[in-house]
Amino acid sequence: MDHTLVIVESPTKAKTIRKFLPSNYEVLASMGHVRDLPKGAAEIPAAVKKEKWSRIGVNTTEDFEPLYIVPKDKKKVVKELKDALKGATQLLLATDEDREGESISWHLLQILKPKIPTKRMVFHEITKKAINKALDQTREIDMELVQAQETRRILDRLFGYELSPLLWKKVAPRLSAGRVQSVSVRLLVRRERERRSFKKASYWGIRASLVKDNVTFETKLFSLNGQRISNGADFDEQTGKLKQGNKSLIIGEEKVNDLLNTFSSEDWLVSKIEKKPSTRKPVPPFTTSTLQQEANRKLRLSARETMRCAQGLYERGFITYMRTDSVHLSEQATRAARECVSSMYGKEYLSNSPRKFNSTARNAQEAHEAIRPAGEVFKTPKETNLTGRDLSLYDLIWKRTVASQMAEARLTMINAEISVGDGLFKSSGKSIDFAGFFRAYVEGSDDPSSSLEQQEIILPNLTTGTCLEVTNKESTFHETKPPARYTEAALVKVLEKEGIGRPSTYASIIGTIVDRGYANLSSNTLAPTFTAFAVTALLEEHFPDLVDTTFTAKMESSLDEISSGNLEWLPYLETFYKGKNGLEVKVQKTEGDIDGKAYRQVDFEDLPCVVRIGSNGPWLEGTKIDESGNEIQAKGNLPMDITPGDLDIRQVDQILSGPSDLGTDPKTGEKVFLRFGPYGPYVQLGNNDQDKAKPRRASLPKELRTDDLTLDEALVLLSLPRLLGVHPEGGVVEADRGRFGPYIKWIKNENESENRSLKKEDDVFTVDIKRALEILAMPKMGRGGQEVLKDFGKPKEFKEKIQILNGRYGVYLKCGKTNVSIAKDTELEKFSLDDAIFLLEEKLKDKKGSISKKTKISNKKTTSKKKS
DNA sequence: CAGTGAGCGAGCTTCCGCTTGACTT
Repeated sequence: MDHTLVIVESPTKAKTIRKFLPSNYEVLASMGHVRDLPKGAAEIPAAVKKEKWSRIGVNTTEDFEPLYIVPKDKKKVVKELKDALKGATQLLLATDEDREGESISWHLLQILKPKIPTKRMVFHEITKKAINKALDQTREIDMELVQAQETRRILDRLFGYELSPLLWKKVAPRLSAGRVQSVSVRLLVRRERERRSFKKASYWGIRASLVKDNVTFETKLFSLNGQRISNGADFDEQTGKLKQGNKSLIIGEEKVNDLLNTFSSEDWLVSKIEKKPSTRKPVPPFTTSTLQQEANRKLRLSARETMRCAQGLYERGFITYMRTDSVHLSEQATRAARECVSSMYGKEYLSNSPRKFNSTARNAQEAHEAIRPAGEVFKTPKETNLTGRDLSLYDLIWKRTVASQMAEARLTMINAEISVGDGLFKSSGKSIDFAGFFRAYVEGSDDPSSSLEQQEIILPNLTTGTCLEVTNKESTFHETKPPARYTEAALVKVLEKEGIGRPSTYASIIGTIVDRGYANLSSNTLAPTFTAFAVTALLEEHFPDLVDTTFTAKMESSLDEISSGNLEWLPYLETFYKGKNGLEVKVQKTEGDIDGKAYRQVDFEDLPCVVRIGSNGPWLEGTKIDESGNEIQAKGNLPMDITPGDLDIRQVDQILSGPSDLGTDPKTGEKVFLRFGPYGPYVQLGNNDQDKAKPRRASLPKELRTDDLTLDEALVLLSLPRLLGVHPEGGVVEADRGRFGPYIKWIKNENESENRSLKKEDDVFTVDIKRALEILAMPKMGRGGQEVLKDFGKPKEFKEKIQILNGRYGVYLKCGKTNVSIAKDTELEKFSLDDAIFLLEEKLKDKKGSISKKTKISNKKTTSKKKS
């Protein structure tokens, strides 16, 4: 009997299309991609681990051959698909018809290796008609589209896995770089630089309230003797002065008061009235990006919260797919939306003909519809029985979809000019003649019905020459504001406009840059960190093309050419990676060139200090004048909530002006100071005094920061060394912290003492004499002092004995200078001499291999040998 | 600009995009 297996991406899609297929069709989900490049060391197969390129997962010496593996969390899915295939007579691959979807189908083909007839099937609407049509029009996999995806994947891998290690070396470990994240971070950094260099400008204006026919309206001074009065837009943000060539007039406080006086004795005459009809069109239905932006603005949801909520609505059948870049509505959806309009608002609120929208974003792939209420008849928000956040989000989606099929709003814009002596005032009014789609939805506004009134600015009926009564007039003071930091919504908007990132990734991009310590999210605002400044400076200087906002757009157009057969993928990647200006060469050059310290440093032209990126957060380093009037170096941690744009001279002075006084020790009555020495920050009890003994000092452990250090913390540090008790063999035992961390000291007598480092599980402040004696009883760590788990002795063919030792990094095998780590779960009892010899020989081979590779590099231009 | 007790196998971190649950808190 015939049995067809259909594979789609998501379980929800599987469930939906199941309804439209014959009963002998089985639909399963792949859960997205089923194969990928190995993510890290744990996923690299042992067979290729020794290859130099294995870390990257792409064989850069053999035509960029990718190394694909099935990730752990996909093994189960793959097995289920394989099992289902066994009973099938036909396979249909029905993933999305975009680059990634085509690739998923191809990977499925590679893994499943079906021996039965296999076809590719695509549809854009889940209706009986569309699916039947798709069943009739199956095709083969589009290999050029798959090539384009693979090229994208490889390029992203090379970009990320070549640049990240460079940052580990030059800036800090565990940092990352990538095509999408690095540009995103750069956007934040550029905005923050603008905020730093922003110069405030201030100016004055005049506002008056006028009355006619009992209607009060506002007016503002526009010009004086024909010269326009300056407003915020006239000023240059970098200088705080008028932009070059700007002819507007800045008026100061004195002048404003003069004018107010003069105007008091003048007539306020209407000199010009202008009425202009105007219309507003509704915005298109939601894409992922616009949904995230509006939910952020109106519902205060983060991108991630929005997506989690939308996913829930999708799974329960309330809305269509939530990861899309399309603004398209299907015919039925358009009909359903129009039905809602007629029944809820009346036919006159319908647009004349069904409205169609085109995507404006770069790089749109449009495998789906816009995000809209699901079904052929839209449930009104009330009918859904949803509550809370779910209801709000559905309501938003419903309104936006319905509004998109509504009539234009018709407005009348009124401009009035009022002459007062030498001055000219302007007022503008706006009346809504027909609300149209405003009834349902206004972008950026919470409540469209109340905002209808807010949007109107009523002016009385004015005619030229009318004299107006002034009820109030006052001067107004204004200051220009620095450009605002990005909100999540604002960042997503730019990314989408530039074609950077995809609907499925917008939310996680923000997650990545926050996780890596490039930005902090506070009060809905993304503030870049000092690390972001340091990394961006490095990338801008050495890889300007890669962090250019147009890089992705250029890549996309190349990928389009690859998928249409007009460009070959291999030369494209070769140029990107191996070309004269290619990534590989530039990374190597940069590695050699840069003084790493220079990139762990952020300079500020306007501040007498540098910020250094330390292992424990950013540090401020500068100079100050000490008690004797000499200029000396000074340092300090930056408070956690300081962002580069906000750092000012006042804070710098405060951080650098030490010694900070932490308070008084209640026991001795002496003051406790925080100071900075050549080895870092430390605390000191009491003043330096020639006559007295040296004051007690203790350096700050890494975990403590100087900016929020408390007196109690300092006193605890100063309480060391702690006397633990007497040793049974004589002398006393103390616990202390030193150069190499916490340790115990057995002072046997005046000249003799023995020390041991404390173990990780011990705490220097709580360890007792019993434990100390235990540690002292252990053999001293050191040459040959490692714990021997097994000793194989010295076999004939070896010069040294072979041992299994237990060391800092776990269990390992040792023979002379050769060491090999042994896997954690190895049963040592069963571990034989042969096993040991095998591992040691493997390791030795490796060493030789790496030596010969090194020689190869130094003999420039030898052709690289094919691997055997 | 403070003052001090060693000795010594590494190996890993990271990208972007497609998808859900399975985990823990």
